[in-house]
Amino acid sequence: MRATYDSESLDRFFDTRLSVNQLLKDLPPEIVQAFDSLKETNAYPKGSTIFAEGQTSRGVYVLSQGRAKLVIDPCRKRERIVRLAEPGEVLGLSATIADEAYEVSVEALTACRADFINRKEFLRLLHEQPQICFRVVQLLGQNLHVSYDHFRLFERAPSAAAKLAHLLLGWYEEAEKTGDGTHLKMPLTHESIARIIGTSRETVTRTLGEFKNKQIINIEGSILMILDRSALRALQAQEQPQL
Amino acid sequence: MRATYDSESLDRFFDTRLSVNQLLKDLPPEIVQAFDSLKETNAYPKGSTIFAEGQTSRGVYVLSQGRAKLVIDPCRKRERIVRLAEPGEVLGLSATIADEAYEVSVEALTACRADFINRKEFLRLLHEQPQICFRVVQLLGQNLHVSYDHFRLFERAPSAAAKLAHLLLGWYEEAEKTGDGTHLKMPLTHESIARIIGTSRETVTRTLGEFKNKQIINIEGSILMILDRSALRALQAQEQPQL
DNA sequence: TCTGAAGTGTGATGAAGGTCACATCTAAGC
DNA sequence: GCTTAGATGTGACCTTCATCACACTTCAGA
Repeated sequence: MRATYDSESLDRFFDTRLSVNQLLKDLPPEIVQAFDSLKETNAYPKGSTIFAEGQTSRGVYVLSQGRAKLVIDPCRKRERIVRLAEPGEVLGLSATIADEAYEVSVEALTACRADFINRKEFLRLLHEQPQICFRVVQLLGQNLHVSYDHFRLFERAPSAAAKLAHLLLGWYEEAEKTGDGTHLKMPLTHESIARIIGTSRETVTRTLGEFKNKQIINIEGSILMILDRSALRALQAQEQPQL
Repeated sequence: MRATYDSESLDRFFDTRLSVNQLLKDLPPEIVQAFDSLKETNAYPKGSTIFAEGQTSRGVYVLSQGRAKLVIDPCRKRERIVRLAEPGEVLGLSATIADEAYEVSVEALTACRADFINRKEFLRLLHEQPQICFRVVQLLGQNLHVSYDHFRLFERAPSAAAKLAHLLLGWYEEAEKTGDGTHLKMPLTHESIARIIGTSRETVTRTLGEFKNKQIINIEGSILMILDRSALRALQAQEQPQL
């Protein structure tokens, strides 16, 4: 694999409105302790599966170190990347609360550590620690909101171009926040992009090429420049103007 | 409109794992009172919009009477039905918690009443009433889980036939629970079905016809019989056998 | 510096299904 | 019984993409 495209840099370019996706951040120490007393820490080597889609949910995991990806249907070809997880994130939350099987598989992109709390104890913790309970409400609310966005913009989009436009705009916003301006390093292979937006690798290649022809973006090496943001927005919206 | 297809009967046939989607059910009276003291009740005539996608969220609504549908992009043709809401359900929850615009529009299918609580007061209520907070965790967890299902089965399905198969199987399970056996009344027009599974009306008509030819289902008037459940399951799964 | 593996560009082909355009059917209300 | 609006059945056409196939490029490590 080429270094410029390694998984290490994926997360910076992903939608990070979920960066608040931290269970314990800024909570008073005694509450963190209540959590710590219940947890059981495990290490997961790079490439291993923390839990798999379809397994009955035993409880929640809190990623403490490393980076992981949430995928549906990991068998090659049909795989779909749902999102990436960073340290602090809670995994398996909705399945545990709804008492259903895990909805996604979580694969360690790097060596990871994760704290596990089993379902019963987690629910008890929610009852006993209102602050954690409230935090969980926030996490779930954000997750649900993002999943609506995902649905609207990746599934209902009229064309592959619209989906790609949305992804690029998301990256652009990220780059803005971190001060990188309009230049941003393209972090993913066409293959990975395809698996995020739900299309084929070839379509990603072709559509990016099209964008380049139309002077909407420019790619030099692994540097992506967004030249015409309004064109992307138009594409993202509804009917593509004159594709 | 024909009586057999009126909106009155929609809900019975929709996925009702969310029937637990009740904010206040079985909570002690003093807690219900805390809620009641904050609420502001409004009436909505049939066909009116309780709130619209894209509006900044002012707070949450609890449907107390009537039936409503959650839709994305209500302008004809692109409309997509997300789900139906019954009395007791909380609407606008994720948007309010995430402090984002409402993700969907909610339209009254019948005359409705809904209690409204504004965002600030609702958040305060969550802080002060741990039981409500926990209940909200449950609601959100279930909603999120269902939205994964929705994604997996309606968006990632390989074909329109697979989506339709999934919908029919869902209805079948419903019918079983209520003791209607394999015979069930078909509650929706092809048009509505199309808007639920995200395809065109013509495709629904054609695919249902195909199912009938293959002896998978049988339709007489508004009675739908499921003859071959395993065939539907096969379709729903992955590759369609010999479509 | 080679070599290989992964990533990228591009054409040809085909299938699925959206869209348009009708014909027909059904039930509700007169 | 009529009438009529909405629901359904069906053909024709056409766009979009997935898929297959293969050439070319780039980088990493031997």
